[in-house]
Amino acid sequence: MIKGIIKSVKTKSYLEGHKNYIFIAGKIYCSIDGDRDMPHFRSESQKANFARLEEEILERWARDREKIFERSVEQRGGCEKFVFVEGPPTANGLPHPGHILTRVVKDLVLRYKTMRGFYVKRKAGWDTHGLPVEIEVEKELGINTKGEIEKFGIEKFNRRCKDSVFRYEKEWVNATKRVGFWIDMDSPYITFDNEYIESVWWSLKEIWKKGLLYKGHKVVPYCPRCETTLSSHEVAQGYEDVEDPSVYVKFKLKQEKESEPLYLLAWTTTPWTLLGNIALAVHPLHAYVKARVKVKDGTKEENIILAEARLDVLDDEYEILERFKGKTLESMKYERLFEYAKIEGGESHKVITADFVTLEEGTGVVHIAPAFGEVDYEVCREKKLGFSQPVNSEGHFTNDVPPLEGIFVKDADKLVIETMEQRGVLYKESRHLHSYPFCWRCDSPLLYYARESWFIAMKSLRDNLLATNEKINWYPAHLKYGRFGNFLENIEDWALSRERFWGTPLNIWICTGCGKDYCVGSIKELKERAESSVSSDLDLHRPYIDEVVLKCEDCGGEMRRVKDVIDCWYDSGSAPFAQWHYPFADEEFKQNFPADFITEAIDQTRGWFYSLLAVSTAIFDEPPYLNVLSLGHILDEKGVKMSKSKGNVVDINAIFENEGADALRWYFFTAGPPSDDIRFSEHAIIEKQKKFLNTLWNSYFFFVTYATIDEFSPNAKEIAVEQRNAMDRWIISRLNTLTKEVIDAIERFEIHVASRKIEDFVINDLSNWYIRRSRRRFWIVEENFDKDCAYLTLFEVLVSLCKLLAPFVPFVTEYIYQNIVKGEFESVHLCDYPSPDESLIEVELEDSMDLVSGLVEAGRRARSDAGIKIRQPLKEVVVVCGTGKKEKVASLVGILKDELNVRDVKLEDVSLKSEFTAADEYKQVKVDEDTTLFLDTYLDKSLVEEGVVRDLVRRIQGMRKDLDLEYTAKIRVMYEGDEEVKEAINKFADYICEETLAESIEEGMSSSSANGEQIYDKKWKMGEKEVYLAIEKK
RNA sequence: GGGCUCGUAGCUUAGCAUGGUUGGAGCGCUCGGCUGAUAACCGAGAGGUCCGGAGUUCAAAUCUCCGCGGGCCCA
Repeated sequence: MIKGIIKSVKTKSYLEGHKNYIFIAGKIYCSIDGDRDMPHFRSESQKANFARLEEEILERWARDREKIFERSVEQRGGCEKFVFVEGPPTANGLPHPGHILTRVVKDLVLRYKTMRGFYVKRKAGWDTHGLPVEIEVEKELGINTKGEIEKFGIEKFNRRCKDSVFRYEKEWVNATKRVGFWIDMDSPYITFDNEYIESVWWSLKEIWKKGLLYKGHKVVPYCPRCETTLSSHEVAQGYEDVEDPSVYVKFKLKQEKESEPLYLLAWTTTPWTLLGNIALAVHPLHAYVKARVKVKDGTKEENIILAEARLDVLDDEYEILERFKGKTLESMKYERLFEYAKIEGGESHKVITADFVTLEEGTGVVHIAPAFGEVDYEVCREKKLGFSQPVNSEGHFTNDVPPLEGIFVKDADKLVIETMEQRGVLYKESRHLHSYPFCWRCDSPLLYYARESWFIAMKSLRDNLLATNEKINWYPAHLKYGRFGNFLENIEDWALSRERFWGTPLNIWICTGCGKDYCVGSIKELKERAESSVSSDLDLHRPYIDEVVLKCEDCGGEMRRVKDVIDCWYDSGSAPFAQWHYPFADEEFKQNFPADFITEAIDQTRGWFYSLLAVSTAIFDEPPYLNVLSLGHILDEKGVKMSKSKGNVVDINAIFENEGADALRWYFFTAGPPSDDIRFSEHAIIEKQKKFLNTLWNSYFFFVTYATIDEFSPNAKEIAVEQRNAMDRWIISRLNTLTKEVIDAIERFEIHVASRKIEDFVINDLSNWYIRRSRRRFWIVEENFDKDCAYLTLFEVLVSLCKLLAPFVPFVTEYIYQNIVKGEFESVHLCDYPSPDESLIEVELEDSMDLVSGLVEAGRRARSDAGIKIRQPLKEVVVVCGTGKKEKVASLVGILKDELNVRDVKLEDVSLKSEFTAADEYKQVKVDEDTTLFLDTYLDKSLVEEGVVRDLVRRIQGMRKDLDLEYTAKIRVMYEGDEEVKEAINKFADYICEETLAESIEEGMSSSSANGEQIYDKKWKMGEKEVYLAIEKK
């Protein structure tokens, strides 16, 4: 290819027959051979196939010699860092649209920062531990209890878990690559790696050394069938509305003097928990009453105490005997309902006061069973009351309660109620509809059940958490002190341990002799303290680690590891340091902490966003990230959350296949604020593609088409912007203004603002105004300065636009860039992000253009009102406006003239008592306060003639298009019409021929062609007239 | 049940922080126009109890309170 050769004499028709071009159906292709006259640009097809184009780009990126992603990162080596941490996904399930959203938002920000000159390392990560993984394997094995797993063998079981966590890795990697997310998946961090685990162990030891790791009891949601605790996330999945018994129970108070029985009335929906009753709670300040109740149809009277506000639970007539505050009841003893509960560690069966007692339901007297309720457990611990656990880990009553021994708790309700009925302590019984959690996999009712567990004392770090949170910017801002801040204010200790198999083993060993515990912080330490030698390639998982016995430093006894593994949220919360194997290797961590940016969906607020902050605060007392963007969820077309169970998940691969990643990305970015939920459907993406990507493509296609025909070479020309015409300077000014706005918006994570502004620019400013208005300049056949200005301007705008858009739609921008820009940079993603050139922003000019487009609208309206179409030329338009405006409009008066198809535009100053007075034929439209437009609607003969001619040209052009003729094909035209038509054609024959590439225009009908060429004829109605036209390809 | 958040035309939404002409767009619909880059575009029209109610104010889509509905998180 020879650059910069512009033929001195060249017409578009010259191209006809030119060896290097073939024309097929309006598309221009260049031949491969004959590089002497190769155009500067590769020609393009009019319709883009984005999905295929993207696949081609993916291949280009991946080529060894290109390695664009790697180079884009490496070329910023030594620059200021922008630190990102990838929230590790779990690859044991397929990626769904929500995951894709977070991936493209991450990608946008990271590409943007890279182009802005930052060094942005992007290490992928995989979250690999946890119950969901175990469940998958259990399903596979057809088992579902812990006993069965142990029988199967922990070693074999965990090996299967390890195999299964990357089951869908391929799909994840494919989707990640396909959507254009540039992240290093060749050396990801993996939470099951020994090095990762070692870092986690180190961090737990730090916490242990600070005395923040302790063993305690916690009441946890527990599935008795699966014999496991469930995470809150799992519990939330399984709430169902069910009908449970609702019983009102009379607890007989112990009184000093033997007198008439006095009862406290309590309410519960879980009668079986009464077997674990330890106390009754009342509110200290609320009013309670002693009522004389006529029970059993008034045949019997009883004294019953309950909250005054809850008196309506009494079905019988009553009389109030006394009224007092709840506090009065404090410490009163009552008789136990059942005699067989074994109670350890403190007092029991007395009345306590507590603020959590409400008067919204029940009786204002709350039954407290520390084994079966979190609040119950806490309050008993606080008040130093005893503990009773009559239920085993399978949910059956133990032999502590012989009549119920072996019965599943939920099945015991009926028996408990019957017993109470017999003893006369049941006031009333009914059914109660409420939501209750069930195990999401086996559907058993969950129990709140006290288990021994290891905790991190987060409560004692509350102030530190609030302080580290203070240093974080939250997007959206309300989360900082809202949902997240409130959560921190009420933070609870972290129940860290899980009685499971596949997870990071809890690194605590306990002496079987003296009971001392010890936390191992590294593999080295493990080896040093082990009784027998530890293989250097020891897998730190169960069951291998369970076999490592340590020697107690105090008593010399055997120390054995607790059997627990840890909550996998702690794994991912450790990512900032564990991904770099800190502190065993420390350089990377030091340079990459804290993170500048993380983003995940809103549900991670109490998930990863918290676990990161918790771990980092506990260990470093520093925030692990400085900016966090919380994203909304993906909903389906109807606004319902997408989930596998509802079957409304859009197949992401179908989108990639049909519309492509750019259309998907652009939809996500423009749909709304990133923190809002997004409604999502293939239909919506098709709309996006039509509207935005096609328009962008068309602008590019227009440029390439004519630049190719013209052999325009951007490198051969240099024209200063100030020498170009107003239209060029305007679009360049708009581009620079846009650049400023886009950067501002992205910096605030207002991705939707940035993308919508670009969309508006492309559709309205570039395509519908600049290119439409400038088309004729590109059609000039000969060498022409103005044409060069137009080419250069459009070229420059397209190049800048590609860079501006590159982080948003990386494929099509790469494709366009690689065709129109050649030379130093091979990829748009290796470029710097555009920065606005203030000297090219002409605010006045942009204002003027706004004004003119307002006048164009007004003028069109005037035409529409007068019933005169735009193709009909008119004599003049008069604009009466203020002085300032007059000058502005004057500078762009040609545009107004052209758009409104008038021969003349007159500007009159509204303040000078102008001589202009509108005659009758003027159509008047008010534009704003001080601007009015008058359109002269009088048609003289010459105007009518011109109108006819333009109508004819339009119709001939339409017929050319119908025939799908090449742009440069010559034709012969025949016509029939009335005198007026004939006269007009005769007068303007040259003009018509020039516009329609006709060699001749002759009167007469053309029934058949002499030389057998293609003939196309049609009768047209032009207003009142009938006109016959025929065209014949030469 | 609690916390946070959202609610504007059939659909997608701007405006709300800092109250102030007649609440703007796009898609879809009707009519008209333009068009050899564009299945694009331009103009006009129909379509709004700005979720409901109360309050503050000369003035509320916007501020306050109470509801209703969706979402998320927690119970």
